[in-house]
Amino acid sequence: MSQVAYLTPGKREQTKLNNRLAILDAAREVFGDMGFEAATVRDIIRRTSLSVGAFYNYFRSKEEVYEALADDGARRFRPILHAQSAKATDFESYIRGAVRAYFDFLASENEAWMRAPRPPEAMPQTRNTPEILAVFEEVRAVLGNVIERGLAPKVDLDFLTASSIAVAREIGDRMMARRPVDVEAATEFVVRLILGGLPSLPRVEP
Amino acid sequence: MSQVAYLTPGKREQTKLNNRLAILDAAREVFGDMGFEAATVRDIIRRTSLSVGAFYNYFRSKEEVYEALADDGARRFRPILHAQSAKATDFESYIRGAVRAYFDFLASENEAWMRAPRPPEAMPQTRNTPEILAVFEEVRAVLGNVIERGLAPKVDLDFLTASSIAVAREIGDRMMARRPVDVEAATEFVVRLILGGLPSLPRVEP
Amino acid sequence: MSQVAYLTPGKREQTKLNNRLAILDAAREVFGDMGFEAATVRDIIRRTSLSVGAFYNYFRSKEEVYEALADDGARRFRPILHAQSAKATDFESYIRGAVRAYFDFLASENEAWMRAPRPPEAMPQTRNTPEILAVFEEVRAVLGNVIERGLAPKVDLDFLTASSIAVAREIGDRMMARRPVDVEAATEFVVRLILGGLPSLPRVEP
Amino acid sequence: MSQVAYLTPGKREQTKLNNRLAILDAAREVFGDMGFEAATVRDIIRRTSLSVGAFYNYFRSKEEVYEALADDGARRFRPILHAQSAKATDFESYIRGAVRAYFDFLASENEAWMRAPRPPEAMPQTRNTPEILAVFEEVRAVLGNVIERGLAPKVDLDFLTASSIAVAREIGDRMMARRPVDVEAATEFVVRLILGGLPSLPRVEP
DNA sequence: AATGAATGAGTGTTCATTCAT
DNA sequence: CATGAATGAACACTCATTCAT
Repeated sequence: MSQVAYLTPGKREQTKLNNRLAILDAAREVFGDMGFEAATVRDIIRRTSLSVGAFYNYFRSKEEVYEALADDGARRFRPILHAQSAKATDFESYIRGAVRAYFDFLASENEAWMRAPRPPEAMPQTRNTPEILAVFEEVRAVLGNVIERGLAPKVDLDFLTASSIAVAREIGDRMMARRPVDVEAATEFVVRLILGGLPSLPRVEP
Repeated sequence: MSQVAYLTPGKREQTKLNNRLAILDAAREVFGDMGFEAATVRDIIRRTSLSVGAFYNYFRSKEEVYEALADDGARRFRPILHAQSAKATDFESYIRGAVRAYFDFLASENEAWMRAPRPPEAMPQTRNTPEILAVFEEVRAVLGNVIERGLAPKVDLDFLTASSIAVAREIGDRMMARRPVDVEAATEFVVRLILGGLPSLPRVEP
Repeated sequence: MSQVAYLTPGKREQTKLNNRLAILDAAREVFGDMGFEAATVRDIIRRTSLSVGAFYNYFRSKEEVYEALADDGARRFRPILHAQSAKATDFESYIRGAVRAYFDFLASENEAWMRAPRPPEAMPQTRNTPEILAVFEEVRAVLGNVIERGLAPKVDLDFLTASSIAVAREIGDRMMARRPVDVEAATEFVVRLILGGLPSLPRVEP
Repeated sequence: MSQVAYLTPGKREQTKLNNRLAILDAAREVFGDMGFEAATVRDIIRRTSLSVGAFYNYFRSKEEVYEALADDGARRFRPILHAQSAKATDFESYIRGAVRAYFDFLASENEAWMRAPRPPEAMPQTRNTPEILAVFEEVRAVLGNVIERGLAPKVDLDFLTASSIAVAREIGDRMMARRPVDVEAATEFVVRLILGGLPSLPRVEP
């Protein structure tokens, strides 16, 4: 038998889990506030009750937290997205479901780091996070499938996918910045823009 | 009179101007290649015949070149944009003109730094550069004007502006990444998406 | 009587001893492989079934294991050396016995850590380990004794001792690096060099 | 023409040279006192009037100073050694010349770092510095040549070279540690040991 | 005793910025 | 004005050691 250990099984494991989450949460905020490059490991652990050393007990590098964050986001969002494509009977309902799912996701999580406004400085960076890339592929696949089945015209698939995501991201960001957060309205705007363009957009009172 | 003498800038003035432009050009490239954070002042002046010290004669900090770049971009693009709104007779021609102007601008300048892919890492950064903000305001004003004049339905102006710009930026980036660079096709895609949504998008052969 | 009971060490005692030895063995290897400075405590305990914490139950610091290792080596080698001086009837037989004993010792233990090649870097370090010092004193005493008894000329004792040890160490290292390890030949070389210099060295075929 | 610069040609260059040498001197001492691994860049520059940053203006890494030191030592010693082999008429005069040259070299330079006693800690490290290796090859070549010409018996060349260098190093270290430093006596000891072994060693009074 | 997560000073190195020349 | 060496705070990361369990 191996040595008897102080195995109080729950406590230790729980702390580890909590610490890991604390680091991820802090990193989310910090990356969101100042961008990945500008953020330092110390910035992250400063928002934590841990030490620099502890950081490296949980992640091998700054890069790794970033990937964990991305994986995490992608991992949780992709199935939601996928479920939509199963449920959807026509193209419109798929788009609406997907956009809606994304906005709900945004609203529920405070996925601050996905939007990341950085007041003092600013640099245009295409945001090809692993997460975004994965979602892109997912959306692309579904749209491609829809087109193949004749439910939508044969258009430039990459352009369509990219545009749809860009609009959804942009409107998502702005939705989150408004008070109150109106998922319904934002969803409607995006869906109508994609499906019918300007003429079909919801009217608002002046 | 002495006025004339000063209209022809002295050699000194000219050199200063050239150096400033050399730094800006180098910075544009470098920021484009590796992103603002990763780029070092030395990276910039290395592409120049100047010295580190000289850099600080022209700009007080790395930040300042970035801002100058942004201002510069905006300053050159806004009049182009503005000219469109004067020329345009209806909404479609305005949109087409504007998008077209932006894509020409992209293609002519190798405005790499506005797209800035950074190989090893990647981080979502919304790009609220002064330039983008200025362009946003410009576009917003024109669209507002168009709506006011009854040429377009009364829709959510911020959302519309943001969406239009997002799509234009996204498709612009992808247009630049394709070979050959097809301004025509990209413009058509964006205009049709905004004006008529998916059904009106140009068909492509499978 | 109770004496007997304590002569057979308890299980507890045995485990402690084993752990201590396990650490020493691992440390020997690790110090041998990468040098003292480069070796980390974790490198040592990794080659053990123990934990970092346990390490500090047995040794107060990394330094302390090093000293224990040195003491240990010296403690085991000195009696062997001493036995030679008793057995020896003349100077040559003493020298031959001592050198032979050292080379056997080298070959039997894989006393890698006493030779310690460090792959990437390299730095001259004289090796005044406690062990070496102790052996030095032992050899010095015997040589002094031999000279006093008129069996060898009155020469500079420190120089002679130092030279003899240096040659033995150097040839020992090289003997261990050759395949097959030839204790006989190495011993003969050292003994003849010390006793008769170059002219008396064993010939080899071209 | 290029821009006029503040070229006061001597001053600047001189300072650079001095700083480089200051770093090398400091590094020699520090590596000597505590070994390469244990020595930190900060330890080195502390013995200097420079800053951490300046260190990296002169050397790309800690490794690089080490190599510069080794190269430097080897570069200066090898020609001296080589000159001996030309001057020498027989084997004894070569050996004596070479050993003598090494001891003069030791005495003239305070080549502290080549001897490197480290009081607090200690770790046997074979000292295969580039310098030592180069010298080894040099000595080996000459000895080989001597043997080929029949001036010395056909013995194990590697063993002979290694032994000779080991003895010279060891006695050199001890010579330097004694007061007064007696190059004559040390040389004589080494030469006689190598050429005739113990019986031919110089006698000393009890 | 044993465990292994936590600690934080310390490491080599970079880089924006300053300043003597 | 130009130059480029000097500066030193800051960075990502390591590791000997401690300590709650």
